[in-house]
Amino acid sequence: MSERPPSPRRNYHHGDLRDALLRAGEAELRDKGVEGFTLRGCAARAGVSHAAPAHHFVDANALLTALAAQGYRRFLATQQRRKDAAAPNPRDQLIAAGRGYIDFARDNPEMFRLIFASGRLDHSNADLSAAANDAYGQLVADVGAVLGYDPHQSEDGLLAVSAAWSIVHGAADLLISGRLPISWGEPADAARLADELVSRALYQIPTHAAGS
Amino acid sequence: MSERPPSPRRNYHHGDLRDALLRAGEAELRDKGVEGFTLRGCAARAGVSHAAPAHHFVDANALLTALAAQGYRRFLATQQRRKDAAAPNPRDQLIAAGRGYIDFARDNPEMFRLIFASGRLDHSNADLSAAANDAYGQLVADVGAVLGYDPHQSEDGLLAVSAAWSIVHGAADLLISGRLPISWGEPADAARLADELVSRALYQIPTHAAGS
DNA sequence: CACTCATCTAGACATCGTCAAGATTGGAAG
DNA sequence: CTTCCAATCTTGACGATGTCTAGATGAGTG
Repeated sequence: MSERPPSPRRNYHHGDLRDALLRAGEAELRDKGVEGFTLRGCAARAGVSHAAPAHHFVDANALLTALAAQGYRRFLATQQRRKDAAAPNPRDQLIAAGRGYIDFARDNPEMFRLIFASGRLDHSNADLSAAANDAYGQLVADVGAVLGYDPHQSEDGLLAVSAAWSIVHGAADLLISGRLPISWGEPADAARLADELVSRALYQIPTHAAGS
Repeated sequence: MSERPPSPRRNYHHGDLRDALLRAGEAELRDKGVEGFTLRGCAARAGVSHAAPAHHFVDANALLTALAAQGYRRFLATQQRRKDAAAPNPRDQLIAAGRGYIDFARDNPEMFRLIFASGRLDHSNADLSAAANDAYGQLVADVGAVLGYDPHQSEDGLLAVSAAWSIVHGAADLLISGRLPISWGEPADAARLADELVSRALYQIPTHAAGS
């Protein structure tokens, strides 16, 4: 709907190729997966020649890295939307973040795999690492709010952060590969699952007050 | 040490090419990673022409699948070794399995990524799915021993299995990508980490009686 | 001993990422 | 407005990769 049709462009110069390549790359990723992703395919989707992307991304990996940074920000936005819709207490906020984490993995499995399981990303890239640091900062803040202290101040705090992240990330990763013996397709499933998992990570009793 | 040197073979027929390709594939995976893995590279390591593997594996993905099945079995063996060395009570057995899980990820990160995060495996392959089912069966049995009942009989049981698997798997996955803010290089680290994570997944107090 | 056929080689093809050279044109400089 | 530079894009090429085909080899069977 927003993609430039394959019909030949009017202008020799595209005018907005960098953004068009990012959009094309998203579609390519969604359709072909991380392993089937092709730079030439992205160029074709954007309606330009196979060598055009080189003027905007040094590498195929650079395009993937830019896509991952953009995806990471949408990942954060998904979590934030869940937090905005949740009760403002620290506990429900952390659970909402976990729910957004799982939501994003379910709705964007290939992007999730690109971000967390691809060996092709340039992790020294400023854009990508900034998004990653943002996400980690959010996690630490959310866990710290529940604990009542800065998690980085103690071994227990770091363990709580690690446990919370690990259990939600592990569930998301195993769920998108169909390995867990539980349902998660319905919106309420993700909510209850996040509640249960985060609760366990923090040694607390789940609230089970999940809504849509 | 066990690889056939690149010096030309005596015989036109290799005699043991299938196994040699599996060994070569392991080395290729370890050296180049999942993304850098190449069928021609495996053939070269085994000292045969680039088209020779086709007679033993229909695909490059088929070789990767066979490698994953083999790796899965070694993964299970690593866990079993830890369990054999642990106290025979259900709790310590489950923790030992978690420790083996993390050990394997640390010592074989690319194989771990191939098994759990590659889109190139043929999951309908009998060998691979048998190994995967074995691993899952072990997990269910270990968790069931701790709970005192068959996890598949109740929603809580399935949640306990999912939580235990998720937290250990998530930790392993995040650790090999250097994302968790905790140390895990020393053998004792993995032991204590597994104890802490499994305990949280099961709402129990860690024993912290970890030895090497 | 002869022969069969699984095994392996050599060559070719399409596709991929990347590089080099040239065409186009937007936009700054005069 | 005109000139011209430099960014943008195209075309063509190269090496590498997975896979296919045809043919060479030889181990093991009858």
